[in-house]
Amino acid sequence: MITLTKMKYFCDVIDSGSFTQAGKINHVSQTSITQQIHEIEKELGHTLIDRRVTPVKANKVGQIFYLEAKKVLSQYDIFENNIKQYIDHQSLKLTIGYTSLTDLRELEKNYDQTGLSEYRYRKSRCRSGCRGTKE
Amino acid sequence: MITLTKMKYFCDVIDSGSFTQAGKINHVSQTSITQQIHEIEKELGHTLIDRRVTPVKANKVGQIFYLEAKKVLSQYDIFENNIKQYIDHQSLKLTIGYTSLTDLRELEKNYDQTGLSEYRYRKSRCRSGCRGTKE
DNA sequence: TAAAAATACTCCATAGGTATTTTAT
DNA sequence: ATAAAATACCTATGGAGTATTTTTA
Repeated sequence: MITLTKMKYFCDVIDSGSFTQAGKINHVSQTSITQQIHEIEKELGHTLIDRRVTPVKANKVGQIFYLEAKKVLSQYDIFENNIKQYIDHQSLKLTIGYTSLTDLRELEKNYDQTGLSEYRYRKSRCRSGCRGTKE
Repeated sequence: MITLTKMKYFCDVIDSGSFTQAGKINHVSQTSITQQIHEIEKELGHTLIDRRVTPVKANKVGQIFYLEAKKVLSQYDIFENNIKQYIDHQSLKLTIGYTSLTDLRELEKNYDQTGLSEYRYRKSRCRSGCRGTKE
């Protein structure tokens, strides 16, 4: 499978013009970069990089790969940022403004359907042998 | 890492309302789906699914996750389709219209920078011990 | 009580590492 | 000659499986 990691490696090779450099950027060895790029090329049945030139350069197919991969990676960044931001926002709502369990239950009535309140509710309903799987 | 596979599993759980069903859709076991969703929730430090209801349902954070993940997956589909289409197109250009090696060399002059022509050129330059790694 | 989800393991494929060789400037 | 890429080989981790045990409608 062409994973996000492989796409990232490929783009970094093209951006830096070097397998070695792409390794440094991603804190992995040159070997790992080489292997993953070869995996992609094997899977596609087509080369993506012209290794005869320095710095190395994307061939025609590689250029399409690069442009499309960048779009996926950029969409993934948006995904990550939105989730993390939303989770922080949720935590904020639930960690401020209450001082007792009674207050917490009042809050939960207002902010129901959030992950945390839901979990706490579930926990309180637990029969014997409940081992609190999450958090 | 929240991989494309995990995102796909999550979206299928929400779409189908069931871990078991999501397993069937992806030709993996219910166990695998459960594990991967738990991995995501562990990584985010937040639940995504309300398992008390049937069919299971995304909570607030899960809804954001779902919407953003769908966008990433859709961009990935575009990526895959474009690459494959372009590669087919490239192969077509190189497999029709020539009948001899001389003809092929003429073609390569016109269509240089494509992965295939580049590789063949490289191969022909190879000294002793060339072991034709690709194709 | 029947169907779905969770858990406890085991297994294996793949990403990554080290050491080394080959290639190219 | 030196730096980069490729190769050979080894390791570890994460994704997947089977069997089983909770859950919940």
